[in-house]
Amino acid sequence: MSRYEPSVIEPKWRAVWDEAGVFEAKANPSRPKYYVLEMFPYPSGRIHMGHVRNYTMGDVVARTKAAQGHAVLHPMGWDAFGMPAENAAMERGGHPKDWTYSNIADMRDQMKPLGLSIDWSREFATCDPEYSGQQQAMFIDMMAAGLVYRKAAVVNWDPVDMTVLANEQVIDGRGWRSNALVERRELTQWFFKISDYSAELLSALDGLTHWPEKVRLMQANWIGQSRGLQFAFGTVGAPEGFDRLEVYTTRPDTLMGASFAAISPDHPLAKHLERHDPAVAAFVAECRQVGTSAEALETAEKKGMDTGITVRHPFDDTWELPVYIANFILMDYGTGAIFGCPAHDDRDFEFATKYGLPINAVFTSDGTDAALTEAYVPMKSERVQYIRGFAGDAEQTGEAAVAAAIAFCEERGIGRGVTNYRLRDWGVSRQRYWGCPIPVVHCAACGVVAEKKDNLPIRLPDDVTFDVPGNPLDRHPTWRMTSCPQCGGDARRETDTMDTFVDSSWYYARFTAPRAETPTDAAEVDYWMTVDQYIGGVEHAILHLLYSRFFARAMHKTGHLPAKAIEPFNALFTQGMVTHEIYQTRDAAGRPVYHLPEDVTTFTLADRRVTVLGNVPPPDPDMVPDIDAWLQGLDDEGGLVEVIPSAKMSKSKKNVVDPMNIIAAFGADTARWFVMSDSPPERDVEWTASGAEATFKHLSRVWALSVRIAEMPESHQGTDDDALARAAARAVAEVTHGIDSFAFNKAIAKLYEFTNTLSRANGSTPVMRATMRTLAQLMQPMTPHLAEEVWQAQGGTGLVTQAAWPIPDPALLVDDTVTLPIQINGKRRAEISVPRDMPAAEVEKLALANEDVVRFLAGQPIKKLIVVPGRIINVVA
RNA sequence: GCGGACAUGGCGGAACCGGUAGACGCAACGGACUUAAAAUCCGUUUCCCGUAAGGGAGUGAGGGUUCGAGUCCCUCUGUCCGCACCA
Repeated sequence: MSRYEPSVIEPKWRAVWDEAGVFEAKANPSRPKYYVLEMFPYPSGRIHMGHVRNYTMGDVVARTKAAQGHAVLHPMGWDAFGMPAENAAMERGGHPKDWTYSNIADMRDQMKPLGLSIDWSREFATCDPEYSGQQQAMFIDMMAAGLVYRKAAVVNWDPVDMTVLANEQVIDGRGWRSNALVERRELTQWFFKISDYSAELLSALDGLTHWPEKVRLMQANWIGQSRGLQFAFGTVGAPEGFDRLEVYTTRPDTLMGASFAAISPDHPLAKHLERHDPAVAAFVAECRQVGTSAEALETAEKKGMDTGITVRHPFDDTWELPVYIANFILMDYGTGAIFGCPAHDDRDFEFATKYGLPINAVFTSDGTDAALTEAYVPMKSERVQYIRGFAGDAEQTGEAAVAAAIAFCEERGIGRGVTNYRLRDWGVSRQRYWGCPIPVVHCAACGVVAEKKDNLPIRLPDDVTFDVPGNPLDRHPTWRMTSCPQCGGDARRETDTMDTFVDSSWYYARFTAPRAETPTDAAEVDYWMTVDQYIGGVEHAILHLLYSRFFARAMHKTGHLPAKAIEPFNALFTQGMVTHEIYQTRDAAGRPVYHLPEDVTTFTLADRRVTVLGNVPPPDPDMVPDIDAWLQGLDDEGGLVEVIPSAKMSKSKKNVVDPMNIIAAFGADTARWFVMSDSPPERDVEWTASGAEATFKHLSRVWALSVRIAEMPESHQGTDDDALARAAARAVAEVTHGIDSFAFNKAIAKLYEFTNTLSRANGSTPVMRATMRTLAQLMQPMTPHLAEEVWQAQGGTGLVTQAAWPIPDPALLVDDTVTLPIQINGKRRAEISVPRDMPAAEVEKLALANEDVVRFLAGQPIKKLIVVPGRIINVVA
């Protein structure tokens, strides 16, 4: 065979790998283990370029670690529960289960041609009863451990999906999936006590040194720790049982500037007043109507209602402050009540201005007390002059003043220092069918009772319909009917299912023993966990990664994970997207019209890149004397296409490239190489047709080079054997370093260089073949099929996939002579070649004798001479 | 508003601890082969002046530290991302 034909060689080698079972993960105590995991896909039915990039990245790591002697676990599964399956059932009929499993089969078929080193024997889907049953068992254990509870709560209700959303799933006041404006409803829900771990999840971030700083920061902000003072006001004129009002503040140093107190419309006191006062009821109802979207919040006016109740200032019994119900106070942060200091808080200032409340500065920048036109909110570390301070120095930072104020109040029994978190408990109830049933039963006699583990898995009923909105489980005639696991009497099943983020919070642990009869197998999790390298999109920086960190801790508490696995992902890498240009024209009304890449032509005209509709040949420059006019004419006719670069692939914009088409045209190795080259993996990479072709051409050149070397006469003696040995050693060192440091683009650049060197070299036949084998080994993680082919052609033993990773001879990595640039006054003027270990004194002599140096110095005296051995010489004149 | 990241040729990007800026790839241009084109191969390609030898400028802008700054420090501008009535 003389041509590079991926469609022939790729299936061949995949069959060989399968036959030999080379990717089966086997625990081996004599080797270090390595667990590589890419975030598992949702089975939408089609793989996209983002998947190709994600899984290729993981595969490069997995293949390299395997070659370096690790026992590697590299599994794949499916995040298979969720709304789209139900939506499909609603839109097209059919059953979510059939839709999901047929999508899984399709996607598996699309993934296999990529030649990923995945242990498919461990595959599972989260909707498999064998998986969800184990999840239910853990839910029961977590209930017993006090990590799960039920409470009535104001929740985010998605009116389109007809379900509850977690706070993390509300983006700008809209459902993360439906994009519908979220409403506030009070429902009884199941919660995980993630807030028990707020401090721990925050402090442990420091130990995640192999996570991107950005992700750790996002999680820290999300957990939202703050230190402040919690204290109680004594009330005057409040109803019985409300003689004290607890408030929380992060700025106790501003207590002397207090001018009012305010409570949330959801505060118990507000609720009490609501029942007895129609005016309050009307106001509170109005507050609840306001949406939670960012726009609504930004434009919403600060509104309050004076309750007529007052509170006594903690430092002065005679100083009374009015108590308002205010629409901007959140019930679920702090105590749901605040004191207002208009001088040093923007919201309080707006509120005080509106209701004519006093504005008294506690501190100013210069110590003079002038009327404020806006709230003065300095940075915490900024030094200010306290004019109504009560603790510590007159001049200090806000930070120090807060600490002093907390200490001052604690000494006098006014309150206590409290650490507060923004993170709230994780509501997991979903009023949906296609999710993991919550294994709980409602019994008239016993109340809410966990199922017996013997009854697991609780399976979803198959006979359900999706013709009306709402939860089909609620409508099912018999599914809910069951008996109480405690008293045996008639009982009703819980019809809520779990948030699908629960499914993805422990799948990594299940992969270590996917067929175990218990959620995890102690020996297997102990051997394989933690995940050494996790790879996925940055969009999961908060939700999935925070839930998983919590869940691992909860699994440890319930005995399903060892202590060493409470941080499930040792290293995290967040990869960028695969983007593509959008080709757009406008219709008569000026609305954008999108075009498929194959429907446009791009050429260069007078140094300009021009894209036009249709399969147009580039115009002859001689025939188009006035290019501007020609382009204008084209534009008027609507033939000129506007190009939007680096856009996220989306069907509606018609800029999606289907990996299957690329594999059919160029092979999987080309797709794999392309997505790993050019851009650093954490950044977006733009898919271009020319880039894909160029990649294919390069791989074809490697193929042709291999054929040429294989056909060299055995006896050929070359002159470049030493140089080749050095080039190979350097390539091994640099490619290895590139892969180990996740700089795949640099590794690939080195492979280009190495290939160019080899193709131009005249080495003896055995050396050429050995060097080509090294190239095959270094390419194997990226282009495994081609690498096998080359390896075989050059007489490699066994499979290159199983060959030990090369180790360079250190002696070959250092050159005997070095080229030193010579700078004169910081400008490069000459260079000299010297033996690597020449003493600095001799290097100086040589440098000063250099004719270019003499010419540039023109007799000037030398003030200073710097020689950095092996690096540079700088002459200061 | 708060928090963070980034800024290098026509483009994607290299440049390790401060030591030859622009590796590698794309695009473009020139040449060889060809009746021609494609493919392939060889070469040029940061910008400016110069036929050339050579010289000058140059990593978003301004300043600083240093023998030497893309890299460190300060100020500014722009772009992107996350959070957002969190008391």
